Amino acid sequence: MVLEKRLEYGFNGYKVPPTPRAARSVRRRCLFKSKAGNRQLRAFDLLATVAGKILLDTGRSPPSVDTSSGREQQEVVVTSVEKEEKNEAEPFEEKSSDPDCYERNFLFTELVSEAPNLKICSNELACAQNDVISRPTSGITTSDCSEKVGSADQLVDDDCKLRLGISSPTVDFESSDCRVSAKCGSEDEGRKQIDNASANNKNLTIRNRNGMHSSGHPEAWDRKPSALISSVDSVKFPFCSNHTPGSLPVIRDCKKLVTRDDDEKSSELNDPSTGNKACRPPSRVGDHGTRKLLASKHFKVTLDLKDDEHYNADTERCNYLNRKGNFKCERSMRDYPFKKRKLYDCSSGSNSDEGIDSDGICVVENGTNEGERDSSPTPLRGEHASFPSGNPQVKLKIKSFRVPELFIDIPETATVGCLKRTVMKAVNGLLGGGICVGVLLQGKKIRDDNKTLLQTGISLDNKVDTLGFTLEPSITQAPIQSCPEDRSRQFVHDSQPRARYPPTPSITHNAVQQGNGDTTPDLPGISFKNFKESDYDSAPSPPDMSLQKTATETKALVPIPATKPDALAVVPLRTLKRSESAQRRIRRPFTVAEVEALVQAVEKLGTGRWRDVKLRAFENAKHRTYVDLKDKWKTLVHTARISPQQRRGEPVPQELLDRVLTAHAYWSQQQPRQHFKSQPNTCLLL
DNA sequence: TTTAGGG
DNA sequence: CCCTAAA
Repeated sequence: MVLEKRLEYGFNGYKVPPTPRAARSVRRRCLFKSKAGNRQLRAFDLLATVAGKILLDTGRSPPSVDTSSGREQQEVVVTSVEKEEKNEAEPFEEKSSDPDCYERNFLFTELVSEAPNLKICSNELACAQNDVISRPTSGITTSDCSEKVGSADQLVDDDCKLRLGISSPTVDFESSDCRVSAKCGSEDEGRKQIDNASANNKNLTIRNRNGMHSSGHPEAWDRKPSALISSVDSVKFPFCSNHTPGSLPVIRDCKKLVTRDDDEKSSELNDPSTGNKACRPPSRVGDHGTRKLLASKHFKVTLDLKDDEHYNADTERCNYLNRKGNFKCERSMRDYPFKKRKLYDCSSGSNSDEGIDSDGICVVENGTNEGERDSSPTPLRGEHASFPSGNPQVKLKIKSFRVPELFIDIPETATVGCLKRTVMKAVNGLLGGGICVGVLLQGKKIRDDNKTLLQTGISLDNKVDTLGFTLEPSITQAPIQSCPEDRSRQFVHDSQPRARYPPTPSITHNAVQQGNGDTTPDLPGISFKNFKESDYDSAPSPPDMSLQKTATETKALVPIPATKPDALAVVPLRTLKRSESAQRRIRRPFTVAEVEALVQAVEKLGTGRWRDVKLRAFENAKHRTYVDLKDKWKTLVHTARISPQQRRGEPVPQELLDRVLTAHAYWSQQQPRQHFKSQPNTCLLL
């Protein structure tokens, strides 16, 4: 049985008043505040907020509310976990030997508008090697960010988006009745396993039963409990792995958590090969033979990605099997191709009713995390005006975020405790630890960790839909919270690296343009390749638009209803999907100059070679795809044919339109013969 | 991935 | 601009 689930990490769960823990946390915060500066405090708050809810939902189940009190929940969970850990031969120690296995990359999309913050942003970010800062492209149509790596200066100039990446450690643990380990094998191995990984679990089971790999461990056949986790996607976290607490980026306005919009050049961030190497280590694949899966329930926990996009070729999946159980880790480095790049609206006007499901990161200014939640449902509004220019302090509050996918295969006979641990492990792998997982079924907390999934009914198909998980602060989190510094370092350790996130001063768009490789130096050609990409890649920010736009987007980005944490927890999958729908790219009317460049390129290259046209004239205008150019040509032809009165938008010089018609006519006629005379330099016109 | 077209 | 069938 494969269950697809979505986990929504709600970070509202840090309810303060009732629980002793919360009280302690507040005290710790005050203590910390007295010791550290406000900057550090922000980090503290950020970490402290990591205590929300995580729920599974299929989209059909209505929001289930945990009926038990917060205090009860926490205590129960904590104690149960403690108990479990005592019983475990090997507690859940993370062996971050393989930091890459779970990848986390959270993104902030951000519009920073006020000068006082800029400096701080840049300074802070300069320390964060993992950061990728992109240009002020529209918050919605994030275009290629990857090329601009770690250039703080750019941020100063036109900061807009921050990308903070972090990687989490490998999960590798075992317990008495459930053993899990996650590693990534070599690329080859990973690829080899793709079939299995992508196939349904049934196949996997069958394969295992056939014992293809089990010769070495026949006894494994009798192992009952087996846990299998598969697939952990890349997630984007708003943390950077090696920044100091004080270096938390100052985020203004509302942040939208966006998926990585990787594109052609994102290798700095997410180079598959690099990643593979990073997780290549001691591969156990094959070493331990295969276990058979006995009556396993396969929980595919989808901590989703907001995109429906499927894994692409860069997906890496690894299967791991170890002695006591079956564990499979599929890791996927997800790339979001330029064309498919999609951002997710937290709750735009059109779907503001879905605000809950959105990934929201809000900025809370001049207020404590604890107190602010209820009072500021939409902290974003009016922030511009109210922001004290002299005080750069900004507090972050993460309302919620989504995490890619977790596939959990677990036997029916596994206990709830095992399920918790499995999920917890995976989640902690993503979040860096310190989180306990509770299990909710139909809104009710399952407290008995010793029951099996079968006994609790979790394994029943109809029940599993109401299965949920809560994320709760782990007691082990305490030292972390009181010691942000250490925590920060831990992040550095857990997450990885510099190898993968080299402080590449590399490509910035200010880089000198390379020779265009175009061997046919034509007329004083108009080529947009010689324009700084920023000119075109950035959001069209006409003076009259920018502010308004910012406001609009800001509004669209966040407003997460001030819902009670419990209610917030469950998010219908359907809603998620809808809100995940692609964001339409922002409209960027062609300028006359662009039109001219296009016309000239087409005159030379002809229609039907849009890629070449793109390369020739718009190489550095990332936002103009060859499809765009083709479309533009199409409209140009149309425009040229209609009467001037019917034309709209910025008027295109008639001269250009004439050339359009001429070129179009020429190349239309030329097409048939093109085969024969594909003379390179045919500037047949003119 | 590109091209070609419809929406 | 988006989406996609085809190549």
